[in-house]
Amino acid sequence: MEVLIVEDDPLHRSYLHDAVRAALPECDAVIEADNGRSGESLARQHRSEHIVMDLQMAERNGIEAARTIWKERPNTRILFWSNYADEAYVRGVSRIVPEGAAYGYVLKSASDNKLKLALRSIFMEAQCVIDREVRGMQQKSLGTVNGFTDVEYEILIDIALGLTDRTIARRHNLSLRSVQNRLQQLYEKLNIYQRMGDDSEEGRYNLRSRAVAVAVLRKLINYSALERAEIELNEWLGAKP
Amino acid sequence: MEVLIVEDDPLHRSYLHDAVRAALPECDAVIEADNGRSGESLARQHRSEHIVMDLQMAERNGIEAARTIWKERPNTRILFWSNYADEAYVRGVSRIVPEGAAYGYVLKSASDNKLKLALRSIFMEAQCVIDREVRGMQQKSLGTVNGFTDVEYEILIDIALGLTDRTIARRHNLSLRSVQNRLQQLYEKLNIYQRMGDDSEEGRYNLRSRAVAVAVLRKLINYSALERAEIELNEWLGAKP
DNA sequence: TCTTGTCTTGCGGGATCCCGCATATTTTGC
DNA sequence: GCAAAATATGCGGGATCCCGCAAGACAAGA
Repeated sequence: MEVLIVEDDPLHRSYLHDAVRAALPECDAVIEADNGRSGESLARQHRSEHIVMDLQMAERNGIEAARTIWKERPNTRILFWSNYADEAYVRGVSRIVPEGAAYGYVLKSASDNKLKLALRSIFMEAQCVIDREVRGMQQKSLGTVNGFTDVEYEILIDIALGLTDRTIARRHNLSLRSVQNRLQQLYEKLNIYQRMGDDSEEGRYNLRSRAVAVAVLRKLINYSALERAEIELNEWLGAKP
Repeated sequence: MEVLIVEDDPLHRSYLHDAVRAALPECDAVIEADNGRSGESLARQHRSEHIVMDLQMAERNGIEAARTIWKERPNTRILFWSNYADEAYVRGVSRIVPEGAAYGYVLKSASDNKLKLALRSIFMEAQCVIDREVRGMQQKSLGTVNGFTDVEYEILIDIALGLTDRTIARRHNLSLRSVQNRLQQLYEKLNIYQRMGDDSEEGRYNLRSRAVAVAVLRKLINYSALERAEIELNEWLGAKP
C-alpha cells in the first residue's frame, strides 16, 4: 500500500508523513508533493489510490487537483486536511466528490488521534470521515433552514464574478426577470435589507455588492472559490460561440 | 531579553520557538500565545518588546493584535511571519506601523537562515527586514506605475463593502460626482473595460462588482482586509450622528 | 503672471438595477 | 389527478449607476 501526500507546508508535510507511518503500518511507501500540480502528476504516475491533500496551496489548490484526479480514477480515496471549514471549501469539495467514493475532511486543528483514526477509516475501511465542525457546516448549508440552495449559491457566484443580469440570464438560459427574482431571494437570505445606521432615511447599501461582501464575511465565498468560478466562466465564454 | 510568539498553528509555533532559541542565545524566556487576543494580553502583561506574530489566525488576526499593541507601546519590535505576501496584507501592515518602529515581514516559505537573520536584525539591531517578495509587492503597490493610490484603494474598499455612491461621498466629504470620478479611475487601473468574449456587442461586466472580483483575484483584497474595513465602517456609522 | 496639470463639482442622459404586479409553467404533496 | 406551492416570465417605473462635457479650485513650475 502506498500513500501520496500533497501539502505545501514542509512542517505539515513531515508531520503528515509521521502520522501516516504511525497509523498505517501496512503502508510500504509514502510519496510527497508540495503543490497541486505535482500532486496530480505523481498521482497519475503512481496510480495512487490513497491520497492526503491540503486544500489551500499556492501553486494549484487542492480542490482543482482532486477534481482532475477523481476524473481519471473515481475510486481514489482522498483525505482532505485543511485549516478551515469555510462553507466555500465544504461546498467545493462536496461538489466534486464522485458517486460512492470514499473521502474525508479533517481539520488541521484536530488531535493526532483523530487524524490517525480518519486515515485508517478511509484508507482501510473505505469509510467517509467528516470532521464534526465540517459536518455541521454541511448540514447548515444543505438544510433548508438557514442554508442556501444550489440555485442561490450559483447566482451568488455569478454576481461575485461581476456578471450583469443579462449575462447571467444567458448563461443559465433564463429570462432577465427570473435572474432578478433569484437575486431578490438571495438578498433576503443574506439579510441585506437592513439599514446601515437605522437613524435617518438614507441608508441602504448597494445590494449587489453588499451581498458579495457579506458572503465573503460569512465565508460562503473565498479566494479559491472565486478562482475556480473565474476559470469556469472563461471556459463557458470560450465554448459559447 | 524575552520574546513573545503569537501563532495559532502548534507546529509552526514550536518551529518558531526553536528558531528563536537558536538565533538568539541572549534570549532568556520565550512566551507563546495561540491567537491574537491572548497575544495582546500577554504582551501587555509582560510589556513585551520583541514579538513574532503570525498574520492569519482564527481568533483575532495579527494585524489587529499588532495595532493595539503598537498603540500602547509604539517601540515594540514585531516580526510578522506569514504564509502569503498578498498586497492586502502588506498594505494592512504598513498602514499600522508607527513612525520609526522596527519591524519585519518574512514569509513562512523562507529558509531557516533567513528567519534567524531577520530575528537578529530586528530584535538586536532594531533594523527593518522585509522579505524580497514582499518588498517587491510594496514597490509595485506604492510606485506610480502599476500601483494604486491610497485614494483609489480607499474607494475600492468602499465598494467592496457594498456602499452606495452617496454613502461613500458622505463618508469622505466629497460630492457624488467626485466619487464617480474616482470609480472611473479605479476601473481604468483594474482594466475592467475589456469585453468578455470579444465577439459580439453584448459583453460588458457589471463594473462595480467586477472591480471587486478582480481585486480579490489580484489579492488586493482578502478576507482579513474586508473584515477590518467592516469594523471601521461600523465605527464610522456609530460615530456619525 | 501665466500656463499646465490634477482634482473637484454640477448637469444631463442612457443603461442597468431593483422590484411590485400579474400571468404562465413546473413541481410537489396528497 | 388535482390543488397548492414554488418557479419563470412579461411589463412598467423609480432609483442608482456610469460617464461625457464643461466650468471652477488649487498647486507646481517656467
